[in-house]
Amino acid sequence: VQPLKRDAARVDEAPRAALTCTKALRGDAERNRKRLVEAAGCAFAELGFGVSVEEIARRAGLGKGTVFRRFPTKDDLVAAIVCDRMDELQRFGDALLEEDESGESIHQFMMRAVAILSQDRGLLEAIHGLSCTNVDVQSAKHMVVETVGALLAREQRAGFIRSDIAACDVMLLTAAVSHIAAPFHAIDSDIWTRYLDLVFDGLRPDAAHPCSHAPPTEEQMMRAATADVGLRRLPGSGPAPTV
Amino acid sequence: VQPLKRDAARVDEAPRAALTCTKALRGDAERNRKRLVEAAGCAFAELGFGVSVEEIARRAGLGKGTVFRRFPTKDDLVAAIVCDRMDELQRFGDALLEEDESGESIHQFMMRAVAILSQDRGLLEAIHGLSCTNVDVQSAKHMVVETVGALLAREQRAGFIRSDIAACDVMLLTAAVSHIAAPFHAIDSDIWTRYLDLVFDGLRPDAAHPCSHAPPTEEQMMRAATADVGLRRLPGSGPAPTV
DNA sequence: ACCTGAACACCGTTCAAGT
DNA sequence: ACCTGAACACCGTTCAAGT
Repeated sequence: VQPLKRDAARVDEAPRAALTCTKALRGDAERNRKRLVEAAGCAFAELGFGVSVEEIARRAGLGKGTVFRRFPTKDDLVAAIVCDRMDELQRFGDALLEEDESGESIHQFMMRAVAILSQDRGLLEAIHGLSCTNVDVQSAKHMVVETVGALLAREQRAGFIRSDIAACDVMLLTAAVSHIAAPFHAIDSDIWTRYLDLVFDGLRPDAAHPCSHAPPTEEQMMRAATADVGLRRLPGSGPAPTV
Repeated sequence: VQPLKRDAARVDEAPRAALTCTKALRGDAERNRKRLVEAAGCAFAELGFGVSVEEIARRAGLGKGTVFRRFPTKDDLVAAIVCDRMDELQRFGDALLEEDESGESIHQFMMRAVAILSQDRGLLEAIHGLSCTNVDVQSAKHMVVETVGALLAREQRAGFIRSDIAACDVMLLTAAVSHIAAPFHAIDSDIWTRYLDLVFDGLRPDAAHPCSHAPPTEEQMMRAATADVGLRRLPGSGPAPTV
């Protein structure tokens, strides 16, 4: 629905989703779309997923009908923002993969990710929430996981991280630390460092005790991400479930 | 608003909130209230905070007006459920404090807490959400923290847990692990053991690296718990914020 | 006292009427 | 093509009318 917004270098190599309409927009429409995404990004970060579409439209100087013309559903709008931030993270990870050889790169990655997530309510809500059903978010997330996997493998070979950790563990723990830190955003915005430190101590080989459970498979991750749809029912999609 | 429902032994020792109306209800009203709380507990656990009040009322066999007569706001209803579960946890902690001397009691406590939280969507949402503004929830949470503090001190003295950990750290990390596990509820309901294992490895003295940040103070915890009110606006409380 | 359902405000979504 | 605001369904909350 929204046009691709990735760095030119990778566009043809991995066209995000076949469904995505890539048709160029008319001049004014394109400008409106930019304003909209900008306004939505700020509004979600400030106020969380709960901001009304009308408020976003007002900030962007548009009628709310226009919002729904560009993004058929509020969740699609959220997804567009989430994809942007996710791409940003992935580029950061790629850069670490090329530049940093210090054995600190997973730590660096987690720090960056938590710093972003814990200050952006909407993003965090969205990542644990149902907008993950969105195809674009899924694939953006998948690419991040791959990058993390590469960073991880390198550090495990060097003995900096315990060997029974998978890339998805890193993702899940990163989100978890962000969740701890988020409510402290305006109170003590650095507090995430404490919990990242603690969690990270558990990722080093020094004190590793064997885990009693394997990491989730890729399919389980997928199912978990799309699992909890169904409570926030789409109005107009039939009568309320009688349960 | 809702009558106290604690074990008789503690009622006078710590009356939960001065505001709470303790007047006895008429027979039928009391029975309806029980049904209501029962139905709400199940509905929240199954479907999360998003279930409509009307659905809850239907399950309880009541009109929705009655729900609001007993609990002036939906959040108050949530709070009542949360308090119940919180009390349950606290009693478990107290029991550990008396019986268990194995040096495993913090682990046991976290296991129980995560097992409960990760299977109860509503509870987890509520704990990280704004219903924590509720006075009763605050004080119930406070009592749990105290119990955890006692367990923790004992294990730190014995050298089972690193000494730079505070009771609120345990609480926050417990919620974080639950957050990881929650979406896997129907897929692999035991997966929380893995993340608790990993987090717990970071809590042992063996591999402890000093933390770069102190734990939050009690006042910060309080402010964080009540911080993010304001986005889910109460309808009827004036026009939308123009921001 | 307590119960109820109709009535109200709010918000996501649709759509007919405009450019 | 694109934009808009009125219209619709849904849900939390209130309240007048009933027992």
